[in-house]
Amino acid sequence: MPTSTKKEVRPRGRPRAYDSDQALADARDVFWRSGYAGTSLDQLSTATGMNRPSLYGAFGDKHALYLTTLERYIEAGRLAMVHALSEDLPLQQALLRVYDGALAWYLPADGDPLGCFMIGTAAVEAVDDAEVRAALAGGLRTYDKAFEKRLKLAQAEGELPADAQPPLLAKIASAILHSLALRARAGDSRASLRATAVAGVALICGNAGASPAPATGKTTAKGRGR
Amino acid sequence: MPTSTKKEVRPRGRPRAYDSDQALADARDVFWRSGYAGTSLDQLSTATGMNRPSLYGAFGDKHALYLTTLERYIEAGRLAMVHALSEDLPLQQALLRVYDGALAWYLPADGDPLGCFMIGTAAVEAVDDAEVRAALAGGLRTYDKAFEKRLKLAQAEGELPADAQPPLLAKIASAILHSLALRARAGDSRASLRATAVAGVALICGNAGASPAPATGKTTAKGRGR
DNA sequence: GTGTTTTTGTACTATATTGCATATAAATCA
DNA sequence: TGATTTATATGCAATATAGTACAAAAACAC
Repeated sequence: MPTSTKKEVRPRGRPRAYDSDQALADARDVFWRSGYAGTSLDQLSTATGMNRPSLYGAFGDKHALYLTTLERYIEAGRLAMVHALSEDLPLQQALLRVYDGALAWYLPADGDPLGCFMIGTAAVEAVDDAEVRAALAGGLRTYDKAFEKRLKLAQAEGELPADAQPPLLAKIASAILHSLALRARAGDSRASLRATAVAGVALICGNAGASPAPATGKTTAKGRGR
Repeated sequence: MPTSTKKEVRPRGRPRAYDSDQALADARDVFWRSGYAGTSLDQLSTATGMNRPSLYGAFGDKHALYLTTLERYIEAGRLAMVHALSEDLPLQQALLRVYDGALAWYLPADGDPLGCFMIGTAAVEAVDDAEVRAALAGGLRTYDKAFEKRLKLAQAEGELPADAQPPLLAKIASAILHSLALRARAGDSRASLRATAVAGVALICGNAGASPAPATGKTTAKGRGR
C-alpha cells in the first residue's frame, strides 16, 4: 500500500496498466539491441506490453521515447561511475571498478552482448538528428568529467604526478571505455576486454609495461541498470 | 564473366551507365550519414543515379550493398594505416600520422562530421546482423594488428621498452582511434580531437606527462577515401 | 538492316510502418 | 447508481519501403 507521503490520491480515471519505469526499461532494451531506426513501434508495443495509443499518451512518439530512454541511461551511467570512482579505493582500482561495472552492463549474463546503449545506438543517429547528437555529446562529456574529477583528486593526493593533465587523461580513460563498448558489441570476449581495461588503467596510472592485474573475476555486481 | 586478363572486349549488350566504384562510394556516403537501417533504397537510388533494378543487378539487395561498402571501407582504412605506419617516421610521429589521417576521414572539409563509417554504422547493426558483426570484428582486429605490427617493430628497435606489450598497446592505440571516431560524430572540434590523439600517443610512447605536440596543422592530405 | 544480349526506366505489388479515430473498460466523484 | 474521467483495445488510413515484372533502349554479331 504505497499511499505514502508522495503519491496521495489516485488521479481520477482508469488506472494505468503499466509501470512507467519498467516500460521505459523494456523500450530501452529493444532500442539497445536494434537501434533507433531499426526498431518499430510494434516491437516497442510488444516489449512494453503497451499498445500504440498508450505508448503515445505516455511517452510521445518514437523519437521522444528514444530520447527519454537515452537520457535515463546516461544518467544511470553517470551515477554508476560516480559510485565506482568514490575515494574508498585507490585510483587504479577505482578505474578498474568503472570498467568492470561497464562490462557488466555491456555483457549481460543472459542474452547477447550489446555494448553501450549510448555508443551503440546514438552514434549512428547523431548526424541526422540534432537532439540525439546533443544528448550523445552531453553524455560523452559527462563521463569525461566524472573521470576528470577523480583524476584531479588523485593528483592532489599524489597518486598521479604533478605534471599529469587530468583533463587529457580523462579523455584517455573515456577512450578505453568507448573501445570496450564497441568491442563488446562486436563480440569480443570478456577476458579480452578486461585485459584491455587493465592495460589502459596501468598506462593511465603510469605503470607502463608492468602487469599489475589485481584480480580478474571481480565483476563487481552492481546491478544491470534495469 | 570476367574472362579477361584485364578488360579487353566490351561485354555484349547495352553498356552500363554507371561507374561501379563511384556508385559504391556514393552508396557508402549515404550509409555513412544515416546508417544502414536509416537509409532507404530510394536514397541509394538517388545518390548513385542508378534506379532500383540496376542497383539490384549490380550489387544485390540493400544488405549485400551495405556489406560491400563496409568491406571496401575497412580495406581502404587498412591500407591508409599501413602507409601511415611505415617506418620512415619514428613511432610517435607515425601514430600521430594515423590519427591525423583518420581525422581527415572523420571530419570532411565539406559537410557534416561523420566519424568512422565502420564504427558509426556497423556497430548498431552488429547485434541483429551476424554478417555485419563479423565484418566489424574483422575490421577492428585488422586495425589492431596494423598497430601491433608497428609497435613490435618499435620495440625491436628500442623505441619502446623491452617489457612493453605490443598487443595490449595496440589495443590502446585502437581505443584512441575508436574514441576519435565516436567523438567526431558527436560533434567534437578538430582541435579537441587532436589534443586527445596527441595525449594518447604520448601515453603509448611513454612520455607520460610531457606535451610534445610536434605540429598541429599537419592534416596529411591523404585523400578522402572517395 | 535484323536479331541477340544486357542494361535501363517505369510501373506495380505486397508488406510494413507511423500515427490516429473511435469504441470499450476501469476507476473516482456526486 | 449514474456521470465523469482517464486508460486501454481494436482497427483504420496514409504513407513508405523493399523487391520485381516488363517493356523500351543501347550496344554488338551477323
